[in-house]
Amino acid sequence: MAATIKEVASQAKVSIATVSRALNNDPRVTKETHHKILTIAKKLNYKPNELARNFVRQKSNLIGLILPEISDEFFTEVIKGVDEVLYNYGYYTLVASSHKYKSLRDEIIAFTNNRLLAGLILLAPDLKLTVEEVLLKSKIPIVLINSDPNQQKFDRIALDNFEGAYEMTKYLIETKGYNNLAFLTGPSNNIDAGMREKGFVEACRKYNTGYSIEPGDFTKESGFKGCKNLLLRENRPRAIFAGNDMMAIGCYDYIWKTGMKIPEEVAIAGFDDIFVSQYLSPSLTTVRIQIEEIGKHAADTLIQRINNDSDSPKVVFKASSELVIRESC
Amino acid sequence: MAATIKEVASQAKVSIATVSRALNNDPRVTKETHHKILTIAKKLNYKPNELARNFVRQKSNLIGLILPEISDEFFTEVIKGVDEVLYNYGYYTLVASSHKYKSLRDEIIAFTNNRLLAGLILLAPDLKLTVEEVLLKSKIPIVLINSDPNQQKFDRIALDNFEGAYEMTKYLIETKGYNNLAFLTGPSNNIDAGMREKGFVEACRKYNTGYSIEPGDFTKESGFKGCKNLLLRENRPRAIFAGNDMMAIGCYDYIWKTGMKIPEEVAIAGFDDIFVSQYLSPSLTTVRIQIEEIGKHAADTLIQRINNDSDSPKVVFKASSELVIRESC
DNA sequence: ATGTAAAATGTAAACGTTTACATTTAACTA
DNA sequence: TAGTTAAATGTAAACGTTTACATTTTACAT
Repeated sequence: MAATIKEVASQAKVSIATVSRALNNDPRVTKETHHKILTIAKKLNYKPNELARNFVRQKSNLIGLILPEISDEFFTEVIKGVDEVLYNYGYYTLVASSHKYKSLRDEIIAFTNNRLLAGLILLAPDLKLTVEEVLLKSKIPIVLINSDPNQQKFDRIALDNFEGAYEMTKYLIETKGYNNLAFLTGPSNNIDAGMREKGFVEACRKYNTGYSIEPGDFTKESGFKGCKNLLLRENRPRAIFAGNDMMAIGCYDYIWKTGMKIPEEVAIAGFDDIFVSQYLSPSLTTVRIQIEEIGKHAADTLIQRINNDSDSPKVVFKASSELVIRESC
Repeated sequence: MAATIKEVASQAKVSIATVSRALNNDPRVTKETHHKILTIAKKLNYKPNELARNFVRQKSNLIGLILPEISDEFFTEVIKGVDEVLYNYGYYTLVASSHKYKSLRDEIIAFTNNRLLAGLILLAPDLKLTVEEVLLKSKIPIVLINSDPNQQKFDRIALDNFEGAYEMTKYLIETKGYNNLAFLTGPSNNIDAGMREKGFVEACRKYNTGYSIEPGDFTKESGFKGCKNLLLRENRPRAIFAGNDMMAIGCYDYIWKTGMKIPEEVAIAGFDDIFVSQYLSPSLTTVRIQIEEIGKHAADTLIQRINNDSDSPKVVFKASSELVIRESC
């Protein structure tokens, strides 16, 4: 079967220890020996058995990346950013969407205890206490993306949801002169959603503007329904700020159906700047976040933790947000 | 540190062999022993060391998934499908985009030789011979997505590019009555692109319709440029069939700029049915493929190969395509 | 040449499981 | 009750590396 270190050693007429050293670039082996070993290894098409390596080193070169679901554009960007950085550090990325048949809690328990992974990146917009308790017991470093802003116990990479929502709301009120605003929220336990709502509310208060809140769950359908509810009220809002672009699209769908005009009759704003947003008619005014940066930062932070296991203070990184002004407001 | 099988054994007053058997549900251990061991394992929060397991079994529970790039909507769906199936079989998905600093060939060599993976799914729309040669030497099962249709040496899961393009072209000619068509191709070595072009050409010939081919590379920008070239000709096409939706969007961009009308002056068709397509104005007529199915099939096929190592004939699965008729034609 | 220190290489244990084979225990049979 | 067989458990080797420690070789000073 596959060549092992033994065969390389025997052909090179050295011990396996020397082969091991040569392959790991230990400065103690002479140039000639090193060269001879590499030549023979190549000839035999020998590649170290990573399974054995990871095992004996008691440390794997695998990083887990748990995502709530992996269909979303957002998550794709995260995967890409994470993978790119990790790969350059010699680690592989193991992705897992939260699987139907297993709770997130169980999945985390498995991942943090089975020694398969050197670290874990967890994208958890709705981190629950039962999960947190499990994370605290973890034997491997963990970096959180997007969890509770009050969370001090873990390294955390976050979107600047509050700031983004605040700025957008300010824009709607101050620059565009809308009063009577409405906000479509995300799922009630989703922390991104909560922070966005907070930013919205705070700006409305600051600028003394009337507002209302309509529940949603980040899906297109809930955007449709929420928009309908809002526009059927007697005191209908002049502008609807959807908690994410997908719900904004749901708003478009409903508004198109009624024949109303965006932004003349209702203005719509979103959050995320997904690809489709620039191609809607009218194009959607929204908040953009550098998502790939988040993935990269998460990976970088995790590698730091893995390498210097130090209990240095937990890191918090906030990806800044940026208003993307288009035609829908 | 973490509990090992030894501690469980000593607390349960049995040998580690019995513990191992109990954990693997070997029918030879009595109910009582089994129960006792599981109880103690739970108490100690013992989880088998997967690295040791994989090592001693000489077989990992990791499947590699190599993607040309992972930002695309297409690839996301593939990942999702693959992950879902693999997880239910007890395998984890290790994703790797083709990394800047390493050639695909080297990456495959590493993955197929380092014993880290039990199998490999390779999405390679432009498989080269140098890569094929490496794959043939692989020590682990490999399933290809989307490679050369003449490829008989590997299990292969493919899109029905030819059929989809043929049907779309037929629709443009027969149903819509367009003559003078143009096709925007994908990258020259991309097999999907090649098959789509073939389907287009064959339908044009079959129905005796004039056509031209304009080069492209699947990017929005190349769609813009290709569209411009086509529309600036004296004999400009009545309909442009873009090799993928992204290039169709590029066409829209150019046409919008010129103020021409879709579909009254030029009709546009795409391929892929990415999310944005339904929201373009006018909405894009395109070809839809069940991408998630492809991922699932690839995973299923790979697991079959891993479990019954048989040299049964290579499998070819073709995901069927479906015309999505909207407003752009 | 001889001694000494440094450099290079070798030896063997260890990592935590699984599993072939050996042994003990339990369950019948006559 | 002893003998036989099947069931349950135990013993120890193996998997392919890395690495602490031991040994050999080399280089250099005397």
